[in-house]
Amino acid sequence: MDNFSESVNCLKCKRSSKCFKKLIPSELEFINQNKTQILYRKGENICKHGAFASYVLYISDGLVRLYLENPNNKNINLKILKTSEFIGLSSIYGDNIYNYSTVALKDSVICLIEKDSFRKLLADNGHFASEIIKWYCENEKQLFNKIQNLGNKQMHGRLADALLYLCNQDLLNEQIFSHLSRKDIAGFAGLSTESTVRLLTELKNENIIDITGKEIKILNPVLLKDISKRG
Amino acid sequence: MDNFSESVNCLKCKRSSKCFKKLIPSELEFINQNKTQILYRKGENICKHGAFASYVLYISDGLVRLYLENPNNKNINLKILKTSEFIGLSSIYGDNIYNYSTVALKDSVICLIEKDSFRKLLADNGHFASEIIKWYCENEKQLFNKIQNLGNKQMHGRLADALLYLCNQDLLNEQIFSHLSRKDIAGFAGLSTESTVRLLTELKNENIIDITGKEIKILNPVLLKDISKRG
DNA sequence: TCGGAAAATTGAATAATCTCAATAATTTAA
DNA sequence: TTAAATTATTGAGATTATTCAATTTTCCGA
Repeated sequence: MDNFSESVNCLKCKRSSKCFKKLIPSELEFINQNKTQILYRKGENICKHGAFASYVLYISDGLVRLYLENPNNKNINLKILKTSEFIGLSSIYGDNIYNYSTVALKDSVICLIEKDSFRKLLADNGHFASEIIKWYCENEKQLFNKIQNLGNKQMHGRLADALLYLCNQDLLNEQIFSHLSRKDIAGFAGLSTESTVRLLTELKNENIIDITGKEIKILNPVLLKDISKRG
Repeated sequence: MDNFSESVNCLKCKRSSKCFKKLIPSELEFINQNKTQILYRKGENICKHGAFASYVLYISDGLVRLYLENPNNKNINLKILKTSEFIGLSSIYGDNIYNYSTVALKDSVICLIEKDSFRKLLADNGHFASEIIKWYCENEKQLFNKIQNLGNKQMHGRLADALLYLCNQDLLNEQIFSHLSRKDIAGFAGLSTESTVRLLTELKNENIIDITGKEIKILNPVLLKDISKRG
């Protein structure tokens, strides 16, 4: 990872998250004084599960995969993070350790914000804190959904969920599949790579999805959602 | 559920969570004005996944099981909540819907706090909001841990995790197993009831646990943790 | 205390999913 | 551009876990 030469001033940042809009100029300047920008190259780990977490990370510009590591190299992918999203928020309090790993799917500029500074802003500014809590509300919902999938559904439903997630509106402009291997998709579905490949072929043969090289498109979202629902 | 006649004044409440200590008296009085207390009997649902969430719930005195529902009556249990814990915090923002179901394991007194009031306190008092964020940090860690278990481990590891959780320090005084069926334990491990029973017998025969009626005790925590770790 | 209902247990058969191995396709680096 | 390395695909066999059925035990209300 390199230092990123043209570090942007937080007060002028065009990619600031909604929560930063709740800060008054002096608070933004405070963050600006207590952050660093770093460029991570495609494939580099931005944080590792279990590592000491000194900073809250913020994706100034990039695309990141968030996952849980597994001893036998069979990772579980949780989500794709885009520009203007946080990484490792939960290290501000508690164990001071990252709860998951993240890797850059393409070259990504990451802001490292001092944890102490972040904490101070939360305590000083309830509106800022409220926005962070909003984020946690949505986050919790996603995690419960993931638990529901892994715990209750079998292969077909799990893969359907993964595809619906990866093809959703939010990621539409990211050409997400060009950055993902079959193993990555398997990680999102919580399946082995081989099972994933087999099921993808099935779905293709049933004209539920279309596969062109790495690109996957959903042809029949109604049916796919039905598969997801039935598990 | 009944109305609970002796509704406690929040300013005098002996069971207030750490976060309430951050409120000034007028804020506590504000909560007091905007809450109701209800008694839920053992076995009654306190909230249901998908139901409209008008309140943030707080366990004034009780014991609660939090779970995700499954169409084929095979629920996933997430955690046991005790006195002084929140239920449904994440409904304050977002979908206005509970992300999970909860059921009283024994008669429980629950405070229903108006969501709008709660939101107001968060925005007004950053220290209060910070305590809530602290809670979310810990919560997220637990959820990631659950995902790790369901996604990466097989039967033995999953049951070991469930037992370690149910026997942990925090629940030691709750006689937790007297409130749980084999099906409930299976729900914590994410297994079928039959598999759970079989494995419990195995663990007992290997002297790793002791089973006396409903009560389960861990005899060899080192070995059980090892089983958990190896998955 | 008795009788029925619910919960726990056990075994056998079945289903789901993974692993391993072999091959094909694609990408990368020299 | 070519060769090597990585990734994707396919099949067969093995493993893991569930389901179903039968039986035993426990619990609860009359």
